Amino acid sequence: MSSEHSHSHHMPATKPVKRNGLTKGAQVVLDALEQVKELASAQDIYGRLRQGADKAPGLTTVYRSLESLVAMGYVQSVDLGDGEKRYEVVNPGEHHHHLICDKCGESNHLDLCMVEEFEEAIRAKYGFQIKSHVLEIFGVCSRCHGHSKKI
Amino acid sequence: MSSEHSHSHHMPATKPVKRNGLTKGAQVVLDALEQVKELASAQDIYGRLRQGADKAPGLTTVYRSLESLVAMGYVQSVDLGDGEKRYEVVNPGEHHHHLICDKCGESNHLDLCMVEEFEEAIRAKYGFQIKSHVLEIFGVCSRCHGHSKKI
DNA sequence: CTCTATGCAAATAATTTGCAAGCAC
DNA sequence: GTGCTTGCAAATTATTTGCATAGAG
Repeated sequence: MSSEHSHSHHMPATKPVKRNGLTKGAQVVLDALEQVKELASAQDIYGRLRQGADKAPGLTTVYRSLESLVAMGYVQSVDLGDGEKRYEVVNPGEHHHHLICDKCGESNHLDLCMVEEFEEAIRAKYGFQIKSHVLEIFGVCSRCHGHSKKI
Repeated sequence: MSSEHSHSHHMPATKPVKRNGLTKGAQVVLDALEQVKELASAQDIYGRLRQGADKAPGLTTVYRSLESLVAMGYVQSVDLGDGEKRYEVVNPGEHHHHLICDKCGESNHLDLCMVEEFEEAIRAKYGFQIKSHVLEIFGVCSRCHGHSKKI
């Protein structure tokens, strides 16, 4: 599997927005994800659900729910480069990128998408029609400037 | 492991450039990677080396070599979002992003880095000091426009 | 000789899949 | 009843690690 790549987690330039029709599991997962303000992985959500309720969905269901939530545009998947994908609730059809602090780990949303800014230029120059993209930025946030704390 | 992220594969805004001092394994891996013009995964390189020579480095060595090559700035790691990281030789200290075609799988280099373009604006607006970033763009390349071929 | 590089096998860990049972309509 | 949803366990797969040996300086 070396010439294949999945796109479910990318951020389409435009996104089809469907409404509702969530399975019970997906609803529970979405609720949980809505409560977490931070990015959460499938395992995070699973663990979190395990604690809260006695009748929590299984790990498989969490994975499958996230998959469909992403497909429906309710959730955005974020790849930080470690082996674990994170998820975050978004307004259907929207997406955003993150400024992730190397020191404290906090992530803030970027309010603009540079790729969209360059989309037309790229089509003009390369004849390339953008469908989706991945963009995450790492560095040091304002609160951590000058600090020497390690996570 | 939910609040941790590795950065070895990101593209620093500035990069320290050291010279040579490669282990035998790293040299072999670098050579192999130089011959492949496409992005190649550790497993790709391993398989490729297995074929060519009788005395090819083991998989572990390939992984370790890639790791050090990336650290030295000779190689860039690219995350396409499937579980498999790809690697590519770069001029030491440089980096670039890709336009990856969903249809034919080919990847072309972008000749500009949007993140660098916005680096100062982001520092000004968010007080965020960028250290590295991930950016890959997916879509349809010019050659595949109008075609309906699936990979 | 001493330290680093290497290889193999075993361990990790996230995610996926097969399959049987449960639930919805 | 029929089909989608769920759960558990087993399988997959990339990557990492332990440890003992080979090689370089």
